[in-house]
Amino acid sequence: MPVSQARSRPEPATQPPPPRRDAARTRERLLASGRQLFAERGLHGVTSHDIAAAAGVAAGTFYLHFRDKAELLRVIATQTTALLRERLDAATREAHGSRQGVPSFSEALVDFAAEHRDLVRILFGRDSEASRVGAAVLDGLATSIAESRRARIAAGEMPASLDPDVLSQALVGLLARVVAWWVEDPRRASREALIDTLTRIQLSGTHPT
Amino acid sequence: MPVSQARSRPEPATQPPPPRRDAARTRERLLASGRQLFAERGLHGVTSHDIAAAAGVAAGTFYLHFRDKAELLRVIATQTTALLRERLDAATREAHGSRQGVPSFSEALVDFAAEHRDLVRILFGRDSEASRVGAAVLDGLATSIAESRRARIAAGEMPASLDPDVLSQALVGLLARVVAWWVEDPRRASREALIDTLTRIQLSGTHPT
Amino acid sequence: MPVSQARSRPEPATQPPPPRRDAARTRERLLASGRQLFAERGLHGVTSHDIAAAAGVAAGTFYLHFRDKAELLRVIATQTTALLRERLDAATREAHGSRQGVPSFSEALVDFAAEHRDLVRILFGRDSEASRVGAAVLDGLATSIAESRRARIAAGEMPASLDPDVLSQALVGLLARVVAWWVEDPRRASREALIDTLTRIQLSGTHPT
Amino acid sequence: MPVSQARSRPEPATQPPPPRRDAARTRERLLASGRQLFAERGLHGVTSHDIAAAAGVAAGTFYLHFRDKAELLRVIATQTTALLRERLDAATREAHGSRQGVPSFSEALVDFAAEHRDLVRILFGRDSEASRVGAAVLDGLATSIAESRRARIAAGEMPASLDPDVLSQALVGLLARVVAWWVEDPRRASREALIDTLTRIQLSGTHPT
DNA sequence: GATGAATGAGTATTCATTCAT
DNA sequence: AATGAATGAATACTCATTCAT
Repeated sequence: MPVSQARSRPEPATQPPPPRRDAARTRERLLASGRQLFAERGLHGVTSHDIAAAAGVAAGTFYLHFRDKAELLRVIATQTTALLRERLDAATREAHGSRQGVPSFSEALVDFAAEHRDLVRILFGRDSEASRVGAAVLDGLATSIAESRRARIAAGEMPASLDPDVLSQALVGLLARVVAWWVEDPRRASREALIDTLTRIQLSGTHPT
Repeated sequence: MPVSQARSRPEPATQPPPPRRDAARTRERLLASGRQLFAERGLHGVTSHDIAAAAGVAAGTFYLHFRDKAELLRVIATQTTALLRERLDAATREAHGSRQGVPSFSEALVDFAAEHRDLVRILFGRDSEASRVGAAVLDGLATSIAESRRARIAAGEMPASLDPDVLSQALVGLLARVVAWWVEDPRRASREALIDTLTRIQLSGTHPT
Repeated sequence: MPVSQARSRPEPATQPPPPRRDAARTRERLLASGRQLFAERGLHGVTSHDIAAAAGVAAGTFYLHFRDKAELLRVIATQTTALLRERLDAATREAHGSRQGVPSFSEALVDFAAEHRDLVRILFGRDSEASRVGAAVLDGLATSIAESRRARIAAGEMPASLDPDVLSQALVGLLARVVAWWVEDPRRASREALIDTLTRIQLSGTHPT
Repeated sequence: MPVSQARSRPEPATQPPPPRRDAARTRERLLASGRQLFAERGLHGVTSHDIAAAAGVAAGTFYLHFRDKAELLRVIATQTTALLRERLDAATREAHGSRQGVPSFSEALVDFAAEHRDLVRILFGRDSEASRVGAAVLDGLATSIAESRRARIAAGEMPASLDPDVLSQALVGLLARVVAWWVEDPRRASREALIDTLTRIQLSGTHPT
C-alpha cells in the first residue's frame, strides 16, 4: 500500500516532505558544513560554493544567511567559544576553588574536545583567520589564570618565583596543543591518561609543592 | 608543463653550477623579503609580486629562484628549523645530560627567538600553511622528548605516572606558545624571567619530585 | 464614489475588475518608492529589493505588480510624460497661438518641475536607461516644435534662416538642462527669473526680430 | 646600409614580428575599445571582459593597465575633455573677443563632434557615470559663460534682463543636445547649417539687439 | 640571469527573478 | 495577494605562473 502521493490536500500525520523552505534549517546546514569543511581545510581551503554545495543549496543562498565567508567562521567560532567557556566555567564552579578544580577543568576540556572534534580543530588548529578567534579564547583563559595566580601570590599562598604572565601563556599553549594533538587521532591516548596527565602538569606548574 | 628535471642525465663532476654572485644575492634578497613579509602577513597575505618587489626584482625573477611560493616558504622554514635545532642540540650537548640541560635549552630557545623574531612568528605563529612546517619542528621535538622520557622510565629513573606522548606534546605546545607570545612584544617579560620560568616549568613537569 | 476620468471609451457600469483596495495601494506604494529611489540613485543604483523594502512589501510582491524593474521605470516615465504633456498642452492651448504661448509654456514647465522634482530628475537627469524615456518626451517635443516652425516658415511668417530641426533640438536641450539644473537646488534661481529667462530665450530664438 | 644591429641574434632590417609585448600599445588598444564600446552601450552595458576581448587581450590584462572599469572611463573622459577644451579655447583665442568668437566657437565644436563621434556620445550622451565627467565639462563651460556675461552686464555692455546663470545653463544644454543629436546621424543636418544655426542662436541669446 | 607584459583559471559576491507556501 | 527563501547566471577583480625578449 503505497503511502506516497499527496499534493495539495490531505497531509499524513507525519510531514514527509521535509520543508525545503526553512531558513533556520538552511542556516544550520550551512553552519554544519562550515564546521566540517573549515576543520578539514581551513578558511582559505574552502570556497563559499563548497560550503553551499555541502549544505545542498545554491551558491547565492549562502549570502542570504551570512554576509561573507568570514562571518560564517566568526559565528562558528563565537558559538564554539561560548560553549567551551560554559563547560569550563561549570566545571570550575562546581569545584568552587577546591583542589578539585584542576581535575574537573581537565575533564571538562577533554570531554569537550571529544564531543566537538571539528570545533577544536577550528579553534586551536593552525589556521590564521580561524584561530584569531581561538586565540581570543586562549587569551581570555590566560588572563584569568594570570590574575588568579597574581592574587594568590599577593596573598602569600604561592611563591613569586614564576612570572604569572609567562606561566599563564605556558598553560594555555600546553592545553591547546595537547587537545589539538589528541583530536587528530583520539587513539593517541586514552581519555583517562589525558585527563590525568593534564591535571598533574597543571598542579605541578601552578601549585606550591 | 614539464615538471621533470633531469633525471638520468649524468651530472658533471663539478658541484652545482657555480652560482653567479649575483644570482646568489638575488636569491638571498628574495629569502629575506619572504621572511619579513610572511612574518608580517602570513602566506596568504603576500603575493609573489610583493616579495619580488620587496626584493627589488621583477615578478618573473621570483620563479627563476623558486618553483613557487610554497617552495620559498619551505626553504625558509627548513633553514629556520635547521638553525633552531642546531642551537638547541648544541645547548643540550654542552650540558650532556646533566640537570643543566634544561636551563641551557631554555636559554638557547629564548635567545634564538630574540634574534629571529620573524622566523619564530612564521614557524610558531598561526598561519596554517606556514606552521605546517613549524609543526614538523615541534613534532620532531616532541618525539625526541617522548623518547628520552620513555628511556628514563624504562631505566627506572622516572615514575611512569605521566604519559610520555601527552607530556611531550604539552611541553612543545607550552614552549611554542610562550615564545610566540613573547616575540610579539619582548617587553612582555625580561629574557631572564622567561628563561627562568620556562626552566622551572619544564623541570617540574619532567622530573621526579 | 470614484470619479473615473472618462476617455472616449464607454466604460461598463462596473469599473475595471474591482481592484482590491489593497492591490492598488501596494502598486501605488511601489510606484512611489520607485520614483524616489530612481531619482536618488538611478536605475542601476537601485535593486528590486530596495524598492520593495521601501514600499514595505516583500521582494516577491514587486513582481506581482510589474513584470520587471524596467517596467516599473517605464510606467513611471509614461505617467510622468503624460502629466507633463498635459500641462504643456494646456498652457499652449489656453494661449492658443498668441504670443502668450511662450510665457505660458515656460510657466507650465517650471511649475511642473517645482512640483515634481523627482520626476524631472528621472526624466531629464543623466541616467541612460531612465532618460531613454525622457529622451522620447524631448524628441516628441522637438518634433512638434520643428513642425510648427516649418509651417510658419512655409506661411512666410518666419525667415528660413534657422534649420528647424537644429533649432528644435536646441530648444529642447536648453529647456531640459535648465530645468534639471534648477531642480537640483531650487535656490539657484527664483521661479520668476527662471520663467522670464526661458521665455526671452525662446522668443529670441524662435521669433523674427 | 642598415645601421640597426644588435643583440646576439641577427635581426632582419624590418622588424616583422610586431612586438606583441608593448604595454603602451596594449593600453592604447584598450582605450580605443573602451571608447567604442562605451559609446555604443554605456558603462553598464559593457564588461571588462568585453573590452579586453575587443582589444584582443586576455581578461586579466585589462587590470594591468587600469585599476578598474571606472578608471578606464575616467581616463577616456579626461582625455576627451582636455581635447575639447583645447579646441574651443583655441577657437576663442584666435577670435580674441571679436564678434567672430561665436562662429569660431560653433565651428570648433561641430568639427570636434564630427571627428570624435564616439567621444561626444560618451561625454554628452545619457549615461550617468560617463556623463558625470561630461557634466563637469559643461559645468565649466557654463561657469565661464556666466562669468563673462556678468562682467559685460557690469560694464553696461549688456542688459541685465537675463539671469546669467540660467542663461549659461541654457546655452550649455543647447549645445550639448544639438551636438549629441547630430552625431547620432550626421545626415540630420549639414555641417554648415549646424554651425550657422548654433551661431545665430547664441548671438540672439547672448548679445543685445 | 633578468624582465615585465600577458595569461586565464579561480572566487567572492550581487541581484533579478521564481515559486512553494 | 503576499511572502520570502531559494536560485544561479553574471561579473569584477586577483594572482600564481609563463615566456618572448
